[in-house]
Amino acid sequence: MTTTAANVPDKPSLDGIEARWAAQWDADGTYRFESPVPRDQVFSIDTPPPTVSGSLHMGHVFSYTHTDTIARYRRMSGKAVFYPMGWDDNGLPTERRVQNYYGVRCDPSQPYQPGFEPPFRGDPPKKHQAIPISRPNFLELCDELVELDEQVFEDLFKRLGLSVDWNHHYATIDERSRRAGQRAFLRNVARGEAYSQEAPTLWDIDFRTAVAQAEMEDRERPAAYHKIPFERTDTGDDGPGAIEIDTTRPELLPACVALVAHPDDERYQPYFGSTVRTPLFGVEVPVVAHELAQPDKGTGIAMICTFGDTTDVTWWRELNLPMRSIIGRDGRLLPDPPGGVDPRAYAPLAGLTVKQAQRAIVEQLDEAGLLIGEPRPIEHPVKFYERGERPLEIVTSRQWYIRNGGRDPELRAALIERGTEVTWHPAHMQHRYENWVEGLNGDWLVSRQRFFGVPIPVWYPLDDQGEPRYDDLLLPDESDLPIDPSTDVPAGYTEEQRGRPGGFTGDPDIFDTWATSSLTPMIAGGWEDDPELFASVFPMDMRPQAHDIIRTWLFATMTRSHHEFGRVPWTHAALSGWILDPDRKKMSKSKGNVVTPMDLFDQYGTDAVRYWAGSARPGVDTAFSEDQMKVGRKLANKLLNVSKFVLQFGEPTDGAELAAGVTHPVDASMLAKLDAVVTEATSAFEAFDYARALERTEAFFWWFCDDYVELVKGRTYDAARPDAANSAKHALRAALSSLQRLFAPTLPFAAEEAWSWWHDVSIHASPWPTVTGLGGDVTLVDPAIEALRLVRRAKTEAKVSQRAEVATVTVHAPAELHPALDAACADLVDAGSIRELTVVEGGSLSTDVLLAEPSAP
RNA sequence: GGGCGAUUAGCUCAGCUGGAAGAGCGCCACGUUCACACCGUGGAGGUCGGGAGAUCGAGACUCCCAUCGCCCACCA
Repeated sequence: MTTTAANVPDKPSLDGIEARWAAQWDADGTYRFESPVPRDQVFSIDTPPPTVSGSLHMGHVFSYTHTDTIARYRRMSGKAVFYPMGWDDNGLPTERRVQNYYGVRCDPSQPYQPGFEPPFRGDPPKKHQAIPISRPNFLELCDELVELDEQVFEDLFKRLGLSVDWNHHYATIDERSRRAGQRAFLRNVARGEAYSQEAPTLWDIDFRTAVAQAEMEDRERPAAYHKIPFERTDTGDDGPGAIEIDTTRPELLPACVALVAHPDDERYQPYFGSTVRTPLFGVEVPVVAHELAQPDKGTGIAMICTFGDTTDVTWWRELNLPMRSIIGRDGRLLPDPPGGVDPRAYAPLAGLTVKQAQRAIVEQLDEAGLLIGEPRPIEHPVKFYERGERPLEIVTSRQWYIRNGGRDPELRAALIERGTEVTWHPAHMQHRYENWVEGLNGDWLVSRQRFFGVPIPVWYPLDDQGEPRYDDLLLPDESDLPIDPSTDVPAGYTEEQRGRPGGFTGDPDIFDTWATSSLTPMIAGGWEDDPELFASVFPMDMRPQAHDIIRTWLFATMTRSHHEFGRVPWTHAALSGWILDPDRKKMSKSKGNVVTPMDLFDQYGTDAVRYWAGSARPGVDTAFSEDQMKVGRKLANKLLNVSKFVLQFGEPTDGAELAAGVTHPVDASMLAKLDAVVTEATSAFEAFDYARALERTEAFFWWFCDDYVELVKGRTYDAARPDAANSAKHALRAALSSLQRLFAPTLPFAAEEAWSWWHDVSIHASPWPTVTGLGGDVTLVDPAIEALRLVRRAKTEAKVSQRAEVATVTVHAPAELHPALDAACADLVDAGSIRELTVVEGGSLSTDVLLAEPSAP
C-alpha cells in the first residue's frame, strides 16, 4: 500500500461521498474480475438475480449488503472476487407487470402489429379493459419494460455500494440464459432426467398454467361440510341404510369415482367391494379401502373425485379408478358430462364456475331431499398458487418434469447427501433443506403455459391425423441454441409442414422461471460459452439467498448441478433473514409502512443503512430500525473525525518501522488489544459472520476513541518528549490503518473517504489488516483507563468540566497493577489534568480525587 | 401432526468452547475539553420465560413445560 502525505479536509463530511466514490470505483475498475484466475485464488458468488418486475424494498438492501460485506472482505484478503449481477426478468411476474403497466394482455391468436403503441405507459385507469395483443407484441413490451426496471435496480445497487463487477451481468431471459437453459434441459432429456407426461396437475385457473409443488401455499379458507347420502345398489336403499359422506366440495359429485374408507374402519368393512350410486347423477361407484382415508374426518368415508385434491390423485392412481373430469382449464365445468353421468342432471351445470356449480348442486340436492341437515361451516387449508387468487384445481394435461427425487428414493437420498457437502450459514438452515427434500411427493414440473420465458426446445412429429407423437421427440442441435420452436423449424422439415398431418408442431410451453434460475451459477459462470471463466469460478464459493426460497431456488440449483456435474454448485449457502416491521410483523406493502431505500440513503447516508443491515446476525429475521441507522451515521462520522485527528499529528519523526517505533508499553498494549480484534474479525468473516466482525471492530473502535486516544493525546502533542510522542504516533496510525480496513466491508464509503486522505490506492484494493505481533501486554492499558474513569466520575459528580484541574489523585491498587499504572502515569496526569498523582498499595483499584479550587473567573 | 428457531435492561440485541450479568438506543444529570454537538462524561435500570437435573460453579450443558415466530404436511 502506498502512503501519501496526509491530505485531510478541514471539515470532514459524509455528504455526497456515495456518488463521488461510486464514480471513482467505476472509473478505476476497482471490482473488476478478469479470468483466467486459478480456482483456488477466486472467491465466486452466485448472486441472487432479483425479480426486476417487483419493487425495491429494504429486504434487498438488507441481504445484498450482507453479501457485499463478505465480498469486500474476501477481496481485501487477497481473493479475486467474482461478484456478478443477474436480473430475473422472465416469467409470470414480468407478464403481470407488463399487463398492468401497459394495459394489455397477451392473446396468441392476435396477429402481430409492427410498431404497436400500447395505450398506456404506467398506471392505466382501473376501469380500463386490457387490449389483446399478439405474442410477439407482448414479448416486445416485456423486453422494453424489463430494461427500464433493470436500470432502476442498477442505480439502487450502485448507490448501495455493492462491489459487483457490472461487466458480469446476465438476465434470465437473455440469449445466454436461454441457451444455457435449453442446453441443460436437452442434456436432462438425453440422460432421462427430464420427461413429459400426461397427468393430473395442479392448475391455476386464472393464470391458466400448471403450477409446481414448490410454488403452492396453503391458505385458510371458509368452507362447509355437506352431508350427502349414497344409495346402496345391493339394497336400493337410499334411506337410513345409505352411506353418508361429508364433503366440502359437493360440486364435484358428478366427478365422483369411488367412496373410500380406512381398511381397518369397522363401520365400513361390510361395504368394501360393494357399489353405491351417486345422488342426482346416478353413477355406480365402488366402495374401496385405503390407508390414507382418515376415520376421524367427516363421517370417516370420503368421496373420491377426479380431482378434488392431491389425495384424490393418489387414490385414483393407486386404486386404478376411472377418470371423470368435469373442470376445465378455465375453472368452469366442462360442456359435456363424463361418461355414465346423467346428462339431464348435468346440463344446467355446464359452463358454470366452481362456485356457481356448488350453489346449483346444493340447491338440487336440497330440493331432492338429499342434503342431510344444514351445511356445517369450517375453516380449512386450501392450496393456492403463491401468486394466485383462486384455489388451485387439478386438471389433466401434458407437462414436462425434471426428476428431483420426488418419485425416486435413491435420487432423493443423493440430493440430501449433497446437502451435507454444503456449509450452511446459519447451520440450522440445512434442516429446512432436508425437510423439504424428504417431503417431496412428485417430480419437478418445469413447463408453464405462459409466454415470456425460455421456450421448451422441443418439436413433435404429427401423425397422419395431425396428432403429436409425444414419444418421438424432434430435438435441436446444441450448437443451434437458443431456439424458439414456434418460429424455428426442426431439421428435415420446412415451415410449410408446421401443424400439418405428417409434419411437426413446436412445444407451445415455456420453462418455469426456476428452471432457468436454477442454472445461475452456470449462466453467470459462462458454462460452455466461456470455458476459461467457468474453470475459474465453478463450483462457486457462496450462494447468498433468503431462507424462504430454499425449497425453490436453492434446491433446484442443487438438483441441476447434481444432474449435470455430479457435484454441488457451491460450497457455502448463506441464508439471510426477513425484514420485519418494528412491531415484528413481516413487512408488507398492504400495511403502508414500506420505506423506500433511496430515501433512507439520502437521510442517513448509505453507510448508515449498511450498518443497520450489517448488525443483523446471519439468517435472523430483523426489525427495521431507523435508530440503528442513526447509530451507523454516528459511527461513520466518528470514523472520519478520528481519522482526521490522528492524521493531523503527522508522521512520526523517527523514521522507524512500527516494531521499533512503538516504545511505550501503553501503546503496545493497545496494539495487542487490536491484534485480538483483528484475529476475531478475520475468523468471523471467514465463517461468513459479518455481524460479529462488525460488533468486535465497533466495540474496540469506541474504546479506542473514548479511552485510548483520550489517554495518549497529551503525550502525542508533547514536543518535549519526542520519543514518547513518536511511539504514540506510530501506534495511532497503525491502529487507524487497521480500523479503517476493518470497517471497509461494512462502511465502504466512509472508510474509503478517510483512507484516501493518506493513501493513493483504494482501501477496497488494499490488504486486509493483519496482527502487528508486537507482543504487547493486552492487560497493561486497562488499569490506567480504569483510573481515568474514576477521575472522570469524580468530576462528573462534582458537576465540573472534564477539563477541570485536579490537585491530587491517589490511586489505590494491588501491587501487581503498579507497573501498569506507573507506565501510564504521565498519560494519566495529562488526560485528567492532574497536578499530582500517587499510586499506593491497596486492595482493589480505587482513587481519592481532590479537585483543585476553581480559579477565579 | 412433523421439523426448526427464539425467549437476557423500557426497546433492539451481544454474551461463540460453563468461571463475579454486557452494548447501543431511550431516560436522567453534568459538561461547549484545541477531531467530532452527527460531541463528551457519568448515572439509574435485569432473581437471563418457568421447572427439574448433572457440576465446586449455569444465561450458557441435559430433560420437561410455556409463549411467540417460521418451514413442512393429505382441501373428505
